[in-house]
Amino acid sequence: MGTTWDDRLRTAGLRVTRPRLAVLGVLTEHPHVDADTIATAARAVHPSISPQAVYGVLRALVEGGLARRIEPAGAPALYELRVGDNHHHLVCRECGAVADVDCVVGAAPCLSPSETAGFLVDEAEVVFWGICADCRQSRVVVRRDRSATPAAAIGRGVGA
Amino acid sequence: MGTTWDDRLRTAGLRVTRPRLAVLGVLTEHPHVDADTIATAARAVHPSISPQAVYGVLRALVEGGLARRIEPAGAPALYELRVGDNHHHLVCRECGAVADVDCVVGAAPCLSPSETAGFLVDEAEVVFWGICADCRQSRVVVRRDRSATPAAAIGRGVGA
DNA sequence: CTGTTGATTTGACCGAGTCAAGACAACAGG
DNA sequence: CCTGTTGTCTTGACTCGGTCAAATCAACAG
Repeated sequence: MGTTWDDRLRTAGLRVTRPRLAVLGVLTEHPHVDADTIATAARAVHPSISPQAVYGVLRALVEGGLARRIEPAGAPALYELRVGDNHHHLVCRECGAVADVDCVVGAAPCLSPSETAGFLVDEAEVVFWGICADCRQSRVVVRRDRSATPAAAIGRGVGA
Repeated sequence: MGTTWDDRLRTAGLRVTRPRLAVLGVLTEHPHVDADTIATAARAVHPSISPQAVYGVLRALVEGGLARRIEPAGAPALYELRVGDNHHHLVCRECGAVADVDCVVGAAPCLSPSETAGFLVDEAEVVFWGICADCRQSRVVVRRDRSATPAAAIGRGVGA
C-alpha cells in the first residue's frame, strides 16, 4: 500500500503526532500486542510516551478504523492493524500467542445463526483456543489422562 | 435430570454447602449472570455470603464442570449452567443481554480452519455481536458504551 | 461425637483501564 | 514565519473486576 501513516491518520481526522507514529510502528512490527508491550516498545522511539498516552492513541486508532482491538478471555486486550477484512484468531492457552486465521469458507453458515432470538447481528467473532507449536514441543511429559486431552474436547467446540 | 445438585457436587468431589447451593439456585433462575449479580441474588437465600465466597464457589463449579464461564469483551465474566454441549452466544452491544445459540450447522466448516499455524485447536468460541430486540425498539438507549465500534464492525464479521 | 480437611470470611492487594485538569504541540490562517 | 485554536499528551488520582493469604468455620468420615 502506497498510503503513508501520515495520510491514513489525517484521512481518519486525526493529527499526526510522534506518539501515534511510534505506536503504529510497534504494531507494524508486532502484529498482536497488548498496551503495556506497546508502551515499552514505543519508548524506544519516543521515550517520553506515557502509558495513558498509549491508551489514548490506541483508542483513537480503533475509533478511526486504523486498528482493531481483540480481547481474549482472561488476558489483557491486544491490538492489530489488520482491519476491514474478516479474519479470526488462534490463541494459545499456555503462552497466549496469537495467530491470524482467514475464514476459508465463503458462506460461513455457522456464522449466521438461524435462531437469533430477536437480535440484529452485525458481527461474528471467532476465537480458536488451543496449544501453539512451541508450547506443544516444550511439554516434556506425555499426557496420560486421555479424557483431558484436546482430542476428547473436539466435537464440543470445533464443528457441531 | 433426576440428579440433584447435592449429587452433582459430590460427584465432582465438592462438598455440599449452603453458599454453593445458593449460587446454583441463582444460576438456575438466571441463565447468564455476572459474579456481582449472583452475590446479590444469593444473599436472599444465604444472607452472610461474601463476594469472595461467590468467586470461590464459581471457580469450584467451573473447575468441577458444573458451570461455564464466558467473558464477553469489555464486560465482566458471566456464568451459566449449560455445560458439555456446544452452544454459543448472542451478546447485545447496548445492554449486554446474552442469549444462547445452538450451532445449527453440523459440519461448521468455518470452525475447523485448514490453516492452524501449528496450533492444536481444541475449542472454537463464537460470539455474535448485535442489538437485542428490546434495545432496538427503545432507541432512547442509555449507551453502555463499549470500546468496540459497532458502525465499523458492520459487514466485517458475519459471512465472509 | 470428634477430628480432619476443605470451604468461607475478612481484608489487603493487584492489574488493566478510565477520568479529569493542565501543559503542550499540530496545523490553519494570516 | 508567527500566532491562535484546538486536539493531544502528561500527570496523577481513581474505579472496577478479580485475586491472594490468614484465620475461622463447617462438612462429613470414622
